[in-house]
Amino acid sequence: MGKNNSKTPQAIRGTQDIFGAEAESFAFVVETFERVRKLYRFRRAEFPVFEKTEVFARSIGETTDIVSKEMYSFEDRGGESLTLRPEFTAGIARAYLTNGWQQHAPVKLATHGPLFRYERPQKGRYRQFHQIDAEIIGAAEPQADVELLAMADQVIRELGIEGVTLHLNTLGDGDSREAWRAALVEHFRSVKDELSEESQERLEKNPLRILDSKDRRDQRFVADAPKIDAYLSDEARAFFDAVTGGLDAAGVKWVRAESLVRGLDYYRHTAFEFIPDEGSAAADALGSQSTILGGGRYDGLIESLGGPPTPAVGWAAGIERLAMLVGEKGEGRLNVAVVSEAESTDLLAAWLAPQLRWKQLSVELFNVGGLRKRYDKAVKANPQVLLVLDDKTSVPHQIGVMRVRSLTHNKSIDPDTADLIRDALEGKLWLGGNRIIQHGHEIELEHDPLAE
RNA sequence: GCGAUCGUAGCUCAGUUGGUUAGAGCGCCGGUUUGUGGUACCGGAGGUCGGGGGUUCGAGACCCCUCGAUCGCCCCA
Repeated sequence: MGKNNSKTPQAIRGTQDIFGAEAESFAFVVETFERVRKLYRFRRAEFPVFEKTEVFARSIGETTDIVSKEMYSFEDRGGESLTLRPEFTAGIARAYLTNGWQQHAPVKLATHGPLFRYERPQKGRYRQFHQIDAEIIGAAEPQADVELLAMADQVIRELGIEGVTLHLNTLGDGDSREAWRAALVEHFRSVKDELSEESQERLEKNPLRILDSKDRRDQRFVADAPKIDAYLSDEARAFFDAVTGGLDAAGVKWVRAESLVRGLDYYRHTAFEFIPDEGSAAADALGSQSTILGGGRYDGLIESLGGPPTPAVGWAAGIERLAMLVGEKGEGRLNVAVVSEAESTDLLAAWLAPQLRWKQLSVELFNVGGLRKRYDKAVKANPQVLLVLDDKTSVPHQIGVMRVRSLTHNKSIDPDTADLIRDALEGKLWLGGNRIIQHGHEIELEHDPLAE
């Protein structure tokens, strides 16, 4: 709110502070990606979040929106123009060249982290956002595309996301793409005056984009626009057939999307997006954003950075968008709540908690405030087991009593948890007597572990 | 860059056609039921109603400007 305006700086527009349930969903996406990429033997890599501006300007394309108006660029103290990465691929290509990773080619890389684009924020779109990313560099074969897409498909399915479909297209090789582009320009130029204002501009800058315009005025002319298929070379056709055949064999469902083009200049051959199905719950959750994962083949990119001709293919997916589709991920139930009733049992509690945590039980300590508040908070934390420490003992060498409470409805304690608690304490805190970890039991604490 | 909607307590919100000292729930702090089941009861702290200007006898409500948020266009993940 505004109260602290004069004192507290505000967060940068389009950045997010992620906490609680949302943070759990975010982590679930990353963890799932990490697990799956290992199954496909993609190697983990880390890259700088900023690069020389030319890394992006030269590879992504000067006329793209990203380069022309969305980059966070600045001069460092040496006067060099640097840019916060707006995407992963260009920086990875640079790293491939400057580190001599040709020696590893073909190399399968996986990474994730923040990206930055100066855009107007809205649902599913931020100025600092996060992606998971997978690339195969140095592989010209369609089998690489297939494996990469199979991995994308598995990530999405293991996330439990439904109602999302792989939309697949080919842009052909460089010559095919140029011939098709020229034909499109000619087609749309003939009806230029009837196109939307935006598409009239696109005609000069980015004619392929007219194909997926949402404007009805444009859509009339999209239907009979030239198709890429008519311009594909035999090689490009064969390549695409090999990709689709491989996807079928791998059990990856896909649909042909003839008008799917990707925004960046460097794409060749395979281009794809995973898009929620019309009317699905996923589509609702994403608002007006549609693509959750996108990518393609970029055989020309590495050359544009001064490297040798190097085939490559990759994809990236928005973690925030995926997280919106995975549903609530709880923080996991608390295993044990420890309530220390007396000042004299606080140290006992401080000793007990880590013993249990070393047994991989989650433990939360309740040792401040009034007794009633301690119990209120402990119960509200919804632990499986409530352990109460108090010093009400009349036996001289006893240091206290631990009472066991189950907070499950049937007052039973999960036997594995009970075993872990007993193992943690065995021989350390008490000997003889009642050692049963069950609801309602009181256990006499006879030895002071702190004194040993 | 353009458009629409919205800013009241830490959070979610209420606040009649403008009318005394601005409200609730949750959360927080303290107390009681003589200490134990997602409680109950009592009390307390916390707001210059985003900010600035204007209209009015009187503005949280109306007007202008500004800042911010949300959603959409463009574009993208």
